[in-house]
Amino acid sequence: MKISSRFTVAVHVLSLISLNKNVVSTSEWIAESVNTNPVVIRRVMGKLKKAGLLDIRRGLGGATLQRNLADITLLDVYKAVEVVEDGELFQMHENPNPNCPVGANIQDVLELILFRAQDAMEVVLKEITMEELVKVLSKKIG
Amino acid sequence: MKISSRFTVAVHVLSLISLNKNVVSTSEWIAESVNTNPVVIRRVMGKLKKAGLLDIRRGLGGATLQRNLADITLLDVYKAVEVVEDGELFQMHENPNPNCPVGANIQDVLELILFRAQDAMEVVLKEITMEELVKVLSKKIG
DNA sequence: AATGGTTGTAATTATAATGGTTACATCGGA
DNA sequence: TCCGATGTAACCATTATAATTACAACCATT
Repeated sequence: MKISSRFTVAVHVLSLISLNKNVVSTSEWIAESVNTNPVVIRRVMGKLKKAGLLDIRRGLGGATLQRNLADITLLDVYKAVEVVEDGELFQMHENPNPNCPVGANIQDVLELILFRAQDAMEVVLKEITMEELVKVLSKKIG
Repeated sequence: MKISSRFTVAVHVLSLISLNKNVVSTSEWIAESVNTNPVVIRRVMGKLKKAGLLDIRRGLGGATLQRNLADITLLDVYKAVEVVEDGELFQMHENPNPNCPVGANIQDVLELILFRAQDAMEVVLKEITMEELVKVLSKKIG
C-alpha cells in the first residue's frame, strides 16, 4: 500500500501557484499541469485551504498562498491532505487474543517502536520547506 | 492509507514462535493468538519462509526460526511481507504534463526528498532486532 | 502402504480507499 | 443579472486487504 498521491499532487499544486503568480491559478489550469481532473485538484486545494495554506477566490477564481513558502514544511502539506488518518501509518491487527501473553502485550510494544519509525519519516518532511523545494525545482527548470 | 497489518502480524508470529519453543507452532495455534484465520497466518508465514526467516514443516506441522532472533531486524520482517511494493512508500501522480515546466520536473525533485523520508523510517526499523523486541515483550509479560 | 493432521494455494466475498467523472448548486465580480 | 469558478454530492472502476471455504500436496507415524 502506498501513501496516496494526494500528497505529491498537493506539493505540485503549491509549487505551481508559487511559480506562476502572474497567471490565475484555477483548478482547471492546475489540472492540466498535473494531468488529472479539475475536481481532483479542487478536493486537494480544499484541504490545503482548510489547513490555512491557501486562499481560494470563488467568483473570480484562482488560489494564492496564505503563508510564505518558507513557513510551509512538507509535513504541513502531508498533514493537510490527510493522507494518513490520525497519524497512524502502521495498521495494527485488531483484537489479538488477551488470553495469550503475547497477544495481550504485543500491541503496546509495537506501538512504541512503530511510532518512532513513523516519527523519523515525519521529521524529514518537517525539515524541508516548500521554499527549498521550489528553489531546487526552479534551478532544474533553468 | 495505512501500511498493511501483515507487518504487525508477522512480528506477532515470530514473537510467538520464539517464546514457545516447547509448543508446536501450527498456523491454527498461532491464529488463535493473533485472532484471525489460519490461512491468513499461513500466507504471512509463507512470505517469512520465502525470506529465509522461517522453517516450516509440512507433515508434522509447525514452524521454527531459521535465523537467530538477533539477526532479524524489523526491516527484514517489513521487507519480507512486502507491505510496500518495490520500496516506494509514496505514490507519485503519474504522467504530469511534460509541457509544463513544473509538471516536467516535479517528479525528480520529489523523488529525492521522499526517498530520504522513507529511508529514515526504514533505518529505525533496521536498528531494532526481533531479539530486542522480544526482550521488551518478555519483560512486559513478566 | 494407508492415514491423519498440516501446509500451500486457489477462489470467493465483503469492505474500504482511491482517483476519475458528471452534474449542479453556490458564490462573487463585472 | 450574468458569467465563470468553486464546493460538493453522487457514481463508478480499480485495487488492496482480510476473511473464509475448499482441496490438493505433503510427510511422520502407524
